[in-house]
Amino acid sequence: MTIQQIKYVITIYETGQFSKAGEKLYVTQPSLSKAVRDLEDELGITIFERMNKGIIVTDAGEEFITHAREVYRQYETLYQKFRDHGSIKHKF
Amino acid sequence: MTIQQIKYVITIYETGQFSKAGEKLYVTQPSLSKAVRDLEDELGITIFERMNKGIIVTDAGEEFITHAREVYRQYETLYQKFRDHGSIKHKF
DNA sequence: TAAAAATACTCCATAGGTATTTTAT
DNA sequence: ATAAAATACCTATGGAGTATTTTTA
Repeated sequence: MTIQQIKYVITIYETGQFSKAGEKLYVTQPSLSKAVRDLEDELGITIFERMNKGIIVTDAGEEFITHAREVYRQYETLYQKFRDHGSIKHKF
Repeated sequence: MTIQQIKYVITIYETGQFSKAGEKLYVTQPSLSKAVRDLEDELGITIFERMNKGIIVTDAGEEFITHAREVYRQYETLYQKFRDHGSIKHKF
């Protein structure tokens, strides 16, 4: 479970679609698909039910995302506080 | 800045040495050395002053670690809550 | 002079891409 | 027929290791 996977899940949740999330994140849909599946396998839960158009968040997914958003928010606060405003890119 | 790098920094802080931290983390000292240097480069701060025997934490390092511990604690809480108790290993 | 960290490589696992197929309407 | 996700495959990056050098108390 990486911060990046958490960010991916949050963005998919917010956009309601893997492909829309991909546009926001500048990541292809298959890459998101694999990243989220890997996370679901690791945790042993299903976060999203994949539908023909978009997705439905499971109950476990809702609960996960609630906590994940808080972790991500804190992570971002830490990062923003210390990030170098020079050239090096944000690596998760 | 990954959760793994955060964990590495916390363990180095707690043990006072890269090599001791390596034993705890089951990671070699050179791997820790590079991981922490990469993080310091990314953030543009020095976290540890490397000494002949062990390390000294800088002021920026102290401040970073204070916040980092909180992020890590929350991350761990999330992970413990949802982790599969089956076979798949913890990936940061 | 011994310990701890840095440096220099090598290797491999995996994150991400492209192309394509599947699925459900 | 279309739009979205899954699958298959390939590639390249970087995370981790081993071996070695550097540093300074």
